Amino acid sequence: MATAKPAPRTCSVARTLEVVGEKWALLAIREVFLGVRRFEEMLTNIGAPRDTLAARLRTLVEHGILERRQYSDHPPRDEYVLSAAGRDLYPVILGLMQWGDRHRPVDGGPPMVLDHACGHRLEPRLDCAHCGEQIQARQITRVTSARL
Amino acid sequence: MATAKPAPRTCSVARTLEVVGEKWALLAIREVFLGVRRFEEMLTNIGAPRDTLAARLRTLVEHGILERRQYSDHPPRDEYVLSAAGRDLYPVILGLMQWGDRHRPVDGGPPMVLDHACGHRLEPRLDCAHCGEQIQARQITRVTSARL
DNA sequence: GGAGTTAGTCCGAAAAATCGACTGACTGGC
DNA sequence: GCCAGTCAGTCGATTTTTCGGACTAACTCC
Repeated sequence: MATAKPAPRTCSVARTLEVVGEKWALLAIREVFLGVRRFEEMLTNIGAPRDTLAARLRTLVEHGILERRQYSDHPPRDEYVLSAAGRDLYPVILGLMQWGDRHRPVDGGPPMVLDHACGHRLEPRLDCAHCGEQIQARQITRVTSARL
Repeated sequence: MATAKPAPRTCSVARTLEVVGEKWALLAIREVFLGVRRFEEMLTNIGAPRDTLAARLRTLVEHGILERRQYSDHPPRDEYVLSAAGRDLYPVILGLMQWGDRHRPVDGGPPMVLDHACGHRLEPRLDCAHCGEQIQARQITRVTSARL
């Protein structure tokens, strides 16, 4: 068969983006990291259409990134909190924030500054868990993949 | 004026996603990190429509993430390489890959294994540049923002 | 009872993505 | 020179998403 349709690469980046790659999804997750849990507040902070945000939150809950929790009984109201899988997206959010701070700066310095428990301003750095060195793309010596 | 339209939060995450948040953009960047520089090869590895990939590469070049470089003269052929700004997206790509490995695993282990210069398998970890501790969301003690 | 809050849904219009076919510049084989 | 093949797209019609605004529903507060 000469007509073997070439399947795309099997890749964890792609599988992650299937879940969080839709428009507004990562901004909704950002909001929850910042402590915003309610629909209406997310809406104004993000600037997405209500419609789209409602759909996005639904799929994020379906995919197990967010969880709905009832915080009010009589007007039945839910809030959104991060699941364990959702919390594991923190490095992605911080990575995006750092890139924006560096390469799309705004007047008056970074629009958002986080403080780490150690007392300093948070400056995230990606290190190798084994040697502790900061990771740079050119230090990757080998890529092992089913199909490269 | 009571009709102050509530502007969305000024945030570096949002500004980054304006550049790399469109569908297929981050997968194209992934390919370039893996050493794939040519249109046709990206196309099969990513699985995007030709049309869309062509448009995406165009916007990534416009935004200064990728650069076109002519690698052939007589059939005039260009290849795509990462700019300095593009290389700074490595932490984001690795973050997405790590999340997928952890939360959307495939049979037979991670589909792609990278080796670090230190000799071990690459396991990226986000550390505080000041104290060296691994960053966790609950260790953020304060968020300073123009509008929280 | 009336205004306000919260979390949506519904609709039509606009924008983006998708699929398949087509173009054009070239190479390499015979 | 001719044919097949490669590479990097473009074009057009269709489908899917997104957008913006209006509307609903349940409830609270005054």
